[in-house]
Order: sequence, then C-alpha cells, then structure tokens
Amino acid sequence: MTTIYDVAKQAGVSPATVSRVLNGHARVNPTLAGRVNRATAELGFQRNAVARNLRRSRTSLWAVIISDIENPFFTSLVRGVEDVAQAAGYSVVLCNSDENLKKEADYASAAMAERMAGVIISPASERSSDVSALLAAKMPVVAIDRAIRGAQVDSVRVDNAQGAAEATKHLIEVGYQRVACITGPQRATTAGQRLRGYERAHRAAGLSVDPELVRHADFRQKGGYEAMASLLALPEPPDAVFVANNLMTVGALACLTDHGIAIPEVIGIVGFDDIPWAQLIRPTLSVVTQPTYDVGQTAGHLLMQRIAQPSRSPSTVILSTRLSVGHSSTRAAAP
Amino acid sequence: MTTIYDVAKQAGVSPATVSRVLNGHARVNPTLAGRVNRATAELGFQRNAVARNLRRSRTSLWAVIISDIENPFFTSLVRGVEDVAQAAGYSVVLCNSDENLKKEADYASAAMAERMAGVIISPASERSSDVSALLAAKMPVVAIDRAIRGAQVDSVRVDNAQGAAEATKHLIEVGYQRVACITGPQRATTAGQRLRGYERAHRAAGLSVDPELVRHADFRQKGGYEAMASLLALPEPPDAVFVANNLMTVGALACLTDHGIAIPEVIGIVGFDDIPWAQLIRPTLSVVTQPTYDVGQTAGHLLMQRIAQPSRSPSTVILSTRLSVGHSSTRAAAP
DNA sequence: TTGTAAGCGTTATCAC
DNA sequence: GTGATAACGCTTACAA
Repeated sequence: MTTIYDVAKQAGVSPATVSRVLNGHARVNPTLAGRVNRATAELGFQRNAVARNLRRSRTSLWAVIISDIENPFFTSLVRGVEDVAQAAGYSVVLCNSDENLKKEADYASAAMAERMAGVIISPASERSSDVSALLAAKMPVVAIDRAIRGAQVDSVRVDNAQGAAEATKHLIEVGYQRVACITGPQRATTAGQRLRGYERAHRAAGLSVDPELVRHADFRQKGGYEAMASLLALPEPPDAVFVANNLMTVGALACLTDHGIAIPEVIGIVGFDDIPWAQLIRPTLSVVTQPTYDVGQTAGHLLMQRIAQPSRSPSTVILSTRLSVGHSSTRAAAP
Repeated sequence: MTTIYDVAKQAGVSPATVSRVLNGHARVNPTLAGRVNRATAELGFQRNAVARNLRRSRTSLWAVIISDIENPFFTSLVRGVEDVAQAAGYSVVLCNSDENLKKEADYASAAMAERMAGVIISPASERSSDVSALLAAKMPVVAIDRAIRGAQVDSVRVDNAQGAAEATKHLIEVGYQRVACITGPQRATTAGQRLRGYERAHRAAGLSVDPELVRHADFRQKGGYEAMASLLALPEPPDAVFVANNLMTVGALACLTDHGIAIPEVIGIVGFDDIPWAQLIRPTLSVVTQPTYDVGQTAGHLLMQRIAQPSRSPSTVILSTRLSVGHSSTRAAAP
C-alpha cells in the first residue's frame, strides 16, 4: 500500500505537505499542491482512514442501529439521517439488530471500539442497557422511536397520542357511531399513549368511550385478527375501529375480509404506522403516518449538537404525525 | 480515555501482557490474567479498535453495499451474510446506495479508506466502475444479484432462466392455454434470461410461443400495468401471465383488478421475486422466490475465501430459485 | 512466560 | 509556507 511518504517522495515535498494538501485546511503553495495532486493520482494513493482516525482520535462514521430492517419506518428515516450526515462530512453505516439484544449489544460495542463519531439507535428494548453502555463510554447517542426508561439521552419520537386522537376524530366526524380501539400491550408506553389519544378524541367530541370497545393485543398480526374477531362478536359491534400499529391493522383487515364485512360501508378502519406496498390493498387504507424522514433528520441534528457539545443537557424532540385518508374510512361518499 | 498502559499499571504488568490477555492467543499466567481482567473491569477499559486495526493493518468489518434497502430481497440476504461473518469474527455494516451511483461510489471509497476487510456489493449499475475501483485497491469483493460487465469478480446470482421456466411450466401444466410474458427492458440481462426460461418451458411442452404474448416493460409498477392492459386488449388475450419481477407483478395485478378480471379463474398469474407482505394480497400470489438467505451466506463464504487467498481466480455461483404456488395460479381446484 | 521497544500511517506542534 | 518530528494506542518481534 502506498503512504503519504511515497507521495511525498514522488512529489518532492515532505509528508507534512502532502497531509496539508489532502486536508485542505492550511494554505500551501499552488505549485507544490499541484505536484502533490499529480503524485497522488499517479500512485493511485488512497489515504488510510484508520491511521488518520487514530491520530485525530475521532472518526467520521455514524452508526445507525435499527431494530428491524424490514420495518418500512426505517427506510426513509435512514435517508433523513444520511442527508444530515453527508452535509456534515459523515458517512452512515447501518447495523441491523433484528430485535435481538445480543446483536444490538455487539453492534453497540463495535461502534465504541471503532470509536465511531456517534450512534443513532432504535433500542430493541425499553430497558436501557446498551444505551447506558454507550453513554458510559461517552459516545454521542440519540435514541429514536422508543423511549428509554430512565436514561438521560437525546431522543426523537412522535406524538402518539395526538396521532391517535386525530385518527379517531376523523372516524367520528365522518359519521361512525361506535368507534373501537385495538391497541398494544399494557407494558408498551406507545400502546398507552395511542389509547389515550383515542379517548381524548371521544371526550373532545362530547362522547364517552364504551370500555367494551377497547382491546389490548400484542402489536402483531394475529393479535389484531383476534381482537377484531372479538369486537365483531359483541352484541353491539363497532362500526369503525382505530388500530394502533401496522401489523395489527393487517390482522384486523384480514379478519374483516374473512367475515365478508364491507369496508368502509359496514366498518371503517384507520391504522397507525405506514404499511408497505399499501397501494396493493383494496380499499386503500387510511393511516396515521409518521414523519420518518424528519425523525431521521432530527436525530441527525441532535447527534451533531451532541458531538459539538458533549456536555449539553439531553433533549427530547416530539414530532407530529399526519393522517393520510384513504378509502377505508370514507363512508360518506363525496357528493 | 483509558489505554492498555493504564490497565497495565493498575494490574502491575506490562502493556504487552494486557494485550496478550485481551487477545487470548498467547498463554499467560492465570494470576496475571486475573489481575488484568480485574483492572479492565475496574477501569471500564474499552480497547481501541482503530489503533488495533492500524497496527495489524487489517480490520474485522465487512461492508454490504445494497442498492435498495426497501427491497425485501436484501432483508434475509443480510442475515445470511451476518451469520457467516459473525461465525468468523467479523461484523457487518450496511451501506444503502439507494440506486444512486454517487452514493455507491462514496460508500465504496469509505470502505477502502477504512480498510474494511471486505465488501459485498449489489451494484447499482451493470457498469463496472465502483467494483473495479475496489478491485484495483485490492479489496476483497463479492458481487451479488447483478452481473458486472467484464469484471473479474466473485459473484453470486440466481438461475433466472430456470426459475422462469419452472413458473411457466407450472402455468401450462395447470391447464392454461395462452400464457403471456411480461419481462424487463431489453438491456437488462436478467430480463433476457427470464424471457428465455419462459420460451424454454414452452418448447419443452411442445408448444410454440405466440410473439404477440411477449411484452418488454421497465421493471416498474406502471410498466407492468400498461403491459397487462395491452395484453388484455389483444383480439385473443392470454389466459395466464408470467411477470418477470415483483414491481411489475404488482402493476399487472392492479390492472387485472381494475378490469374486474377474476384471478385465477379467468387469468392466472405467477410473478418473479418475492413481494413483501404478500399475505395481504388476495388471492395469494404464486411467485418464483429467490434463496435470499443462501445468496447472503454464499457471498459471505466467497468473501472469506477471497480474504484468505487474495489471488485465487474469481468464481461465480448460480443458485436455484423455488416456485411457491399460491392461489393466483391454481385454476384447477384440487379434487 | 513476561517485558521492552519498534513500528502501523497519519496529523499537529514545533522550528525554520 | 514548509519540513522535521513526536505522538495517537495498539500488536509483536525480540530479548530477557
């Protein structure tokens, strides 16, 4: 491998000058600079970032540790992060923890060992283990998507209650009378927040929530299916349902289809979270979408700030969701 | 930051001994080893991989540069790579080139600068530019998914012709009489290979292909929709169609739905490539699936071999596809 | 078995 | 503005 010494010799300058030309942040005689550039080209010189990182004791790599590469939530999030990173001269590498705590810990410690400039993590668990290890190692960290219990860390989340309230309000305004809610497990903070939004919308409309219409399921497709089935089995079944995540929405849809129930005529439905390839689904779905790109961008900005000022106190940014209305909740046809 | 010198002092040994304990590949007195381990724990020492990499002039990171993080093809592929990597002590970082040649080049050069141990790349283009830069820098490289024109590089692909033939044969055997084909653009090698498989299956069944029934589209959803529409407009339309990639399959499905055509009763359909969340689509789809996990594993193994023997001549591995039969092609109900 | 010391390829601090 | 030169933190001959 060629080094800056080889380049220096070829260009007839000192290695220090080569370094200065390569980095650009010190003025060097244009003639010499030209010779250096020619030499690097001739030798096909590639600067060794490992040595550079060691000497500068910092790197230009961000790690983004995501819990599930299949979740469409992360696709545009990563783009948001990348755009901020690139503008600031960083590169982004993705680590897929696959909801696996061991993998997540391995990637976190790789990021520390490699002295990466920062880490953006969507924690596989709400337990703070890995994040606190990163924090203990003085790693700049930003948490996304989920809250970390008791950890002092910059984080970006969405306003779950507000999104749920908007979805529920929409169903009520369109004319549905008995709006049910299928939310997640009790232990998940997001499930509680979304349920609270559902309730808030009812209060705001001067309606009371029939406790019969609320189901806690497991955030998975099967749970959504079963919760929907149990709602249909009620003496007085709902005529609409707000489902608090994407997988359960899929399950609820499958259930309604299996029962031959017309959407949105008999039952209207709004989901939380985007569903990939949603355009394939008929009727098109109404969903609460998360501003994934913005989440990524915001996380990137927070990380930049944390890198610049390691001691500033951590902040949490809450972003708004957006209701995207499809055919699944448009019972009242436009005139 | 603490270094092995701090640990050495605390444990009352030399830095070399600390290093030996950390790496394990040299016998050291258990008493000393214990003191070292205690010291590392007490100081919360984290070994600096940057310095280590520099000294050893090699790293333990693989870069996987993928062209589209949204494509489900890559999800399990990445797992295949990771499993091989992990078993050999490597970590995998993902770089999302987003079908963007600039991004791809940036990530390739980051991988070179960081002296990563190897690169697995699904080239955004069949032009060999970035791959040849990696090869020129003596980077161990494995190409996946697409062929690289004229580059001598290890690669893993699937047998497109065989998969297409199997899909077509299935449609013929189930009883469809006029099987059409929507394939990709002429320039794409994969499109040609899949078309050839379609033709081969006809010949094998003693049938001739009606050229009217073959369409070249753009591998995108809209193209699939339009190709399907033009097939339906024929005086004698097909009663089945083999579609050569997932996006076009989605388009063709949408077209059939819009025309109110019953699947599989009036027209049967088989696609190539998996479709995410396919379980949501009714009827369930018949598709030619790629052994994505195996592709990843194989790429990992090839990379290992290339790292071990940089001068061995490049090899190409072709894997078989598998036909997954759903309801979209099962016209003849089981007795 | 353990310690000493020389690098790995850069960048940054000095003198000039 | 440019050139020596000393780190950065680790691994690994080599010596003890």
